[in-house]
Amino acid sequence: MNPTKTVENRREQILREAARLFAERGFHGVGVDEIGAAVGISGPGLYRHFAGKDAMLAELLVGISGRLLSAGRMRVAETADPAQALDALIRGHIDFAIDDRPLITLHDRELDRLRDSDRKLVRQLQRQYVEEWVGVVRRVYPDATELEARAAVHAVFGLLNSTPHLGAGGRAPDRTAMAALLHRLALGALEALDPGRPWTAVRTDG
Amino acid sequence: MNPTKTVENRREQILREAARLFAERGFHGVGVDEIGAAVGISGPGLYRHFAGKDAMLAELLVGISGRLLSAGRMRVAETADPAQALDALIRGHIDFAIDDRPLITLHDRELDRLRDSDRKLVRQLQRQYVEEWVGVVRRVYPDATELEARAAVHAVFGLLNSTPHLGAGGRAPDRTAMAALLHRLALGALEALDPGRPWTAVRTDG
DNA sequence: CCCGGATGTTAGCGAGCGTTAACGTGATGA
DNA sequence: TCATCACGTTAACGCTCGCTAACATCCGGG
Repeated sequence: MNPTKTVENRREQILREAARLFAERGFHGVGVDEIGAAVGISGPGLYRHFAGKDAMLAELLVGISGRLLSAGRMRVAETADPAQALDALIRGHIDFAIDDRPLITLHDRELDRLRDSDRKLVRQLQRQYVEEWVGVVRRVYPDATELEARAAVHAVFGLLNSTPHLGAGGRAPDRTAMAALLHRLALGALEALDPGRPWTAVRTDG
Repeated sequence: MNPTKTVENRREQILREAARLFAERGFHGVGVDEIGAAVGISGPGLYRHFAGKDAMLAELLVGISGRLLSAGRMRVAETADPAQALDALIRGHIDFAIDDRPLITLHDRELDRLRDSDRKLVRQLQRQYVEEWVGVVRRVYPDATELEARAAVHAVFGLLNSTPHLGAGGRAPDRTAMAALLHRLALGALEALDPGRPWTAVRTDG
């Protein structure tokens, strides 16, 4: 009935395969012929759906950045106190990290391949997302400085985004176990921002 | 006196600039002319020092992997108990992450661009390094399973390797403060592997 | 019946890239 | 003095890649 329906499906299919390939071999390492082959059409056929290879990457990065931000904001708005908000942010980010692995990889790896305008947009979305986290973190740990909170947030992103590094073979825990573990690790890391917290490991001077 | 001296310096200079450029724009995103220009000679002049562009990347990745592993082993061997060993591993990794930022970036980003033999070698070095960590972590936290420990180690790598994401402007703490913060964050994350540890954040059901 | 749009195809262009070839040059040492 | 070697240059080759042009096929609606 809706003629655009099949088009949209095709576009989404192309984007999914392109994301996977870009994450595996890098933006410059993948040719349009490969992307086409991955969806059963051949190279130039892609240009019926996208203006070019750059446009695919741009749509992917703008999409993931926007979804991360809006999902984060929504989850925070539904919580009652900062600790719950932090919990919700972590949970939401883990969902993205596990379910959209290729996009998470691209998100902090291929940003520089974008046109100036797209890059500015993505960076703005990313910055707002970081600010969302920093605000919550500083409310939970008021003794942390702005710089510390920001660095800690980036560090936790690195922690949560580490899933792609465990080749999904039997060497990784299943989804729920992995999500729970990452959640505990992230909370544990951020607790280091609490100065009143007792030392549990040796301090070999420093 | 030593005629190879200037050659070695040239090689090292080339490798340093190549690492920086590869980290900034990706292996495929950098041309040999750019690498040459960065050291004051022009494109093909590089072939007096390296067999090709691939050889530069291979030498960079094998080098960093080997140095990470040998430094880690040495530091562990110098400690008396597992907790100190873990402390030493974290400290050593932080030194690499902060001082060799471009190499750390390349290390987990451009591995697939290597020839099979080089890639196998780098992967083997990486695996041995991970095993070093996993062994120490499991001695400090005996209740963690093998899978948990391995995932946690990769997560901590992601955490420690997050430094490149804070564009070295005034938005990041200075070196010593950053090193201390990363150290605390990593220890805090790993403490989550201790099941007897009290909950400190809300648990909004699961 | 056939027009037109959506969606493909193949052929080929033009640019950029890694690499090689051929050549220059200055320091070194017999 | 001059052969040699280290180190660099420019020109050019061949290949790949993104993209366009031109043409084919299917299909719904007047």
